Amino acid sequence: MNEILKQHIAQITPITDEEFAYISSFFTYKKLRKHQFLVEVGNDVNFEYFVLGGCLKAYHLDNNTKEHILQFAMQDWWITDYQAFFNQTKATIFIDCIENSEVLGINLHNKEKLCAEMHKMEHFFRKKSNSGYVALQRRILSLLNTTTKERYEQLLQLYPQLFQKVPKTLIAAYLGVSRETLSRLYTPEK
Amino acid sequence: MNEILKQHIAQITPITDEEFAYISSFFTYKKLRKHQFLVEVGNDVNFEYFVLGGCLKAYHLDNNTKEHILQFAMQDWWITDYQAFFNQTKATIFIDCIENSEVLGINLHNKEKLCAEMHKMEHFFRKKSNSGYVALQRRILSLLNTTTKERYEQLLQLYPQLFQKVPKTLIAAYLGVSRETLSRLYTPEK
DNA sequence: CGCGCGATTGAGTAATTTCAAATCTAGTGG
DNA sequence: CCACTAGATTTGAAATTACTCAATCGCGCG
Repeated sequence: MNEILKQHIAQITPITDEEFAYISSFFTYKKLRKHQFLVEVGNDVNFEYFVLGGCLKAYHLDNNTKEHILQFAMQDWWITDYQAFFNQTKATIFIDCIENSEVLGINLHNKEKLCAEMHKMEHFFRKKSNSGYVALQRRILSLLNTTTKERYEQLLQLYPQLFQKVPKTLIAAYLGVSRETLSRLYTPEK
Repeated sequence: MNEILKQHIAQITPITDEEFAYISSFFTYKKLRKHQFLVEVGNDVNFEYFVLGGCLKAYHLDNNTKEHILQFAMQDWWITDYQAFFNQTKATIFIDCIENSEVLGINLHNKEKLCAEMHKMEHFFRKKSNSGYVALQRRILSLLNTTTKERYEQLLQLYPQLFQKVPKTLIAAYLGVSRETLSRLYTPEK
């Protein structure tokens, strides 16, 4: 059932079926259609989501026109407006579905309760947060010191599945260039 | 003595003097002179550091010439090559002192031991990691959707102390532009 | 068959980089 | 107190790169 989440947690810390049943009770299942929103600017952000399947994007809109992608999320990824979720403030980004998707949501109160009651879940979330931190540092460095072309190739190598699901326009919005510039990259030479 | 660290932890979770004495025993004090290295590319990264005073920078070198700054660190900040520290791999960045500095180091084994033995320390480090994650997300968005000038002003507003300690060249290397371009920004002609 | 979305191409414009040189500033020793 | 020096900042000008705007192309789907 929620075997995906169980395996995901088990990669970091072993848990029994009883423990997982309990953990599981803190999550709410949601099924979403393509283009459906999970988070919208200005709203409360009550949940952090674990992705069971599909594909989503978290992005910021410049003057309601230009889209900049903060993150994608596929199976086994976590996603929300973290700033708003942790601080219980209004969302500053949108999150919507690139494909039909299924997620498990946990609200902040339940997450804290789970962490307080089960040391191993606090451990689990610390580890996840640490990995996420490292990944974001790598992305920042790549924004600073690599060309768009290198970043494109690294992304392709790291998440080949993403390129099946996501149009190039969105890849460009993630890499930080216009779609036209990205398009010109892989037919470079004269 | 290590009152700075104690206050820092206490902002997230209350601790007794006895507890802090124990926590404290896991850390090693280091005093460093300006320009001294804490982490060097290719070396092992045995410690994560809490900054008691001074100022440091973590940066990557392009072809041994161009410097890109991943983070600064002042009092109350944590710094290391996290990718190398968590995964126990070789450093890919340098960290050195912009000023004479004092830090407290903790190695990975001790950090894990502390987290395993004291749930509240696991909680503390999870919270810190979460805040760090949010801060990095904000920085990524600002790299994607704001101009250099806006980023400069945001940084100035957020960490005015930094501008007392750090030459503009390094600010430019943090913001992701050349020092010349940064210099031209605050005399924005006509 | 035609619509619509995504991708590509072209041309002109704007912004940033690079390299070089000039200026400015703070600290040092005489 | 002054001259000197190293580091930091600024300025200029050319070259590069990316952007914008517009038009076109390609393809899957109803």
